[in-house]
This record gives sequence, C-alpha cells and structure tokens, in this order.
Amino acid sequence: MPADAHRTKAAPDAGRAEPASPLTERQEARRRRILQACARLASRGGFDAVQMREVAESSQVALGTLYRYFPSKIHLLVATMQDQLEHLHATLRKKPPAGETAAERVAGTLMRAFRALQRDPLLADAMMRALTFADRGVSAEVEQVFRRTTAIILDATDLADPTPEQLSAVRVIGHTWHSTLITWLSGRASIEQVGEDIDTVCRLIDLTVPPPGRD
Amino acid sequence: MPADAHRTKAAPDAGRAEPASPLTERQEARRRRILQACARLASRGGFDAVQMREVAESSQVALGTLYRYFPSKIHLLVATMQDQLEHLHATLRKKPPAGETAAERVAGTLMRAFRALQRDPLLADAMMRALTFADRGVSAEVEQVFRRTTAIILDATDLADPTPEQLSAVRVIGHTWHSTLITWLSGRASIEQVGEDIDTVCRLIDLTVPPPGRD
DNA sequence: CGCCGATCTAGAACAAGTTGCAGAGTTGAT
DNA sequence: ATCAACTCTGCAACTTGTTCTAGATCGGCG
Repeated sequence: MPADAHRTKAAPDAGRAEPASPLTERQEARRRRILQACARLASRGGFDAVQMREVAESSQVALGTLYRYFPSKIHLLVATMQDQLEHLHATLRKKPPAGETAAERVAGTLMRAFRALQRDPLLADAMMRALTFADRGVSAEVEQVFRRTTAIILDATDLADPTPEQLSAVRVIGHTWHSTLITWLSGRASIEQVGEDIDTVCRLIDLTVPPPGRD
Repeated sequence: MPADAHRTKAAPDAGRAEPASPLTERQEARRRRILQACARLASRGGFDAVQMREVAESSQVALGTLYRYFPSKIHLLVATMQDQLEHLHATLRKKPPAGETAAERVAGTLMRAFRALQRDPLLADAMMRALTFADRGVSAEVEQVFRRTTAIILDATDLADPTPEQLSAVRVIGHTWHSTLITWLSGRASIEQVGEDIDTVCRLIDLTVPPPGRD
C-alpha cells in the first residue's frame, strides 16, 4: 500500500527503508522511476525544475499516483536525499576515511561528501532546500535523513559507545554541515570557507575524545 | 525609489539599512506597515499564513506595490527578520551578557535570543524557513542577516581584533544557531537539546581564545 | 468466469505566488 | 498652473503545487 509507504511511523526498524509494507514489483519499479526522474530533473535545473507534473510525466505515472507515493514535493525531494545518502553511506563504509584523530576522519568524510555534491550542485541544492524547508508534516522523513547523517559522522569517529557530550558534538557537526552547505549552494561562501568551517567544527570531537595513548 | 530599495548592491555602507535611497515619508510609512503586517500574520499562522494578498490588504497597499517594495515573499520575510534582528541587537547592546569566558557570554546571548524567539515561535518559523529557503536571488539580503548574526556573536565575545580561526568559529556558531533553531521549530529537537548544542558549539570560541590568565 | 476493493489514469479544479496592464494619483520642474 | 514622469491602485491572468472526480485496470477470491 503505497498510501502508507511514507509513514514509517510505528515501524521499529527505522534504519532500513523498504520492508515497512509489501510493495509489489510494479510498485517498487514505479517508486524507483519517480525518484530517478526527480533526481534527473533536479540535476538539470535545481529545486524549481522539479515540477510535479514533469516528474509524473517523466516517470510515466499519473499525477495522482505521484502524490500517493510522495504526498508533497518536499516529501519527494527528502526521499531523494535519503536515497542518495544511502548510496554515499554504503560507499563510505567500503572505504572508511584515514586519519589519526577522530576530527581528521570526520573532516575527511565530510569533505569527501562535499566533493560528491560538488559534482551535482543543482541536485544538492534542491535536496538541501527541501530538507530545511520541510515543516512538521515531514518531520519523520527529515528525521531519518538526520539520523543517517549522524550515523555517517559517528562511523567516522570510530566511537563504540558515544557519551552525551559526544552526541551533542556530532549533532553540532551535522548542523554545521547542513548550514555551511546551504551557504555555499546559495553562493554566499566559497569552497575554501566550507572546508575551513568543517575543519573548525570537527575539532569539537577531539575535545570530547582525548586520544588515550598520545605521547 | 522603492524599486531599488532592496538592491543594497553597490552600497558601501552595508551595515546600516536606511540611507541607500531616499524614501519619502509616505513610502517609509508604507514599508513599515508592510513589515508590521507581515510580522503580525506570521505570528498567527507561520509561513503559510503570510499570504501576499493578505499582507497587501492588511497593510492597505496594492498587491503590485507590495511587490515593488519586496520582490518576493522570501524577500519580505527576510527583510522582516532583518528588522527583528536589529531590535534584538539594539537590546543586547544595552544589556550585554555577563560571563567569565567568551563561550559563556556567547551562549548566554544566544540563549537570550532563543527565549525571545520562543515567545513567538510561528514568526520565528516563518523567518527562518524563508532564510534557509532563499535562493541566489536573495543572497544580498540573506547575507545582511548573516552579517548581523555574526556581529551579535562577535559582540558577545568581546574580541577587538578576531583572527581568521576565530571568525571561522563564529561562523560555525552561527551555522549551529540557525540549524538547531530550525530543528527545534520543526519539532525534531527539544528546548534542552538546543541549549546543549549551543553550549557545545560555543566551546569552540574558547579553543581559539585561551584566557591569558588561566592557572 | 465474474465480482469487489484497491490502485492507477486523465484531466478538471482550486490555491497562492507572481506578473502585466490601464487608469488614477502624486511629485517635481518649469 | 501645467506637463511629464513616476508611483500606486484594482484587477485579471498565468504558473505550479495540491486536491478531487469519474472511469479504467489490476489482483485476488468465490
């Protein structure tokens, strides 16, 4: 029932996305076509180019069906982001970043993600704008994206059992990551400044993780 | 010429707002009425309740005139934010925050601002959403808001001549401030979490400002 | 097979941001 | 006072996100 596909509400397995309700093969295919069309359109013209009628036509689905799968343009773009983030996370898991300190690894990870986004700035723009524009009605989906981001950062720290302070630091890094990215996408900050700010905020992690065996 | 009132482009005095082009008294009054109506509507129903037709009617101005003063809803809301920020900044200048370290003072300042926003969450929501949703066409205006935010934080640090690292830390604090605020406004973080993250990020400032007389 | 409920399609309809336009009002210079 | 230029008004039109409706399809079940 795609009507519920986006309501990953009471599902206890909020990490994975699929097995909430059994989509048929055709439905799964539709969903993929839609996400793909969305990404393609965003890639071209950014947020404004993702027009629901276009997405529908482009993925060979009726407008009403599109809305059944994704109840708003924001939902659609947030889902697209979730999708992309999963790819990124999988890639990063295979090649974890090197670095002595946690700060270096986190900064390295984020800079790698940043370079990936630079290759498709308009898509990045569309997704980030949707993410920050989302209101309470999209909270659940946005929350998933944030959780994924947090997980990516936490993976890079290589911490087994983070303290509350460390979690707060990770959240702050996530905030900075999103906000600085927006600033860059809006043309108000240079690539260098983004790198600088990421480095700066990543020091927070080392504040809370004094390397036990440092000379 | 209100047609240019928002193009604070080549104006070298980007700090102050008024003297870009001489508005007549009636025009100044119109502008104020519009901003006031915008704030009032936002206060009630948030972003969605700020409808351009409503704003126009409510401020006794034709729709076309509204658009002449503020070329889009986003411009209007960002200008409203600028307006509110100026008030806040003036208030803070009169009663600067106490605190031994720069981190304490900055955190105190931001928490005070946060409490002010809590009194009008829907207005805050409308302004913040506009701010992060703004695209390149609003860059100049958004930039001013960021400058003002930065200035407020810098004031709290009490630094006379900040280094580049300190500026980066201030930017990161600003990023965290905006992003955590959005997260709270969307109902995805508690008030406590906001406070915690602000405290966390403010430590960055002390990292770059080692108090000269520490034991 | 024939039926039922859910899903999908095509398309109209509605809402709000934005634009365009003709005419009335204001302003400033002569 | 008069004229020209600019501004403001009222209103209609256009765009795009969203909703609604009537009918076509599909999938499972007796």
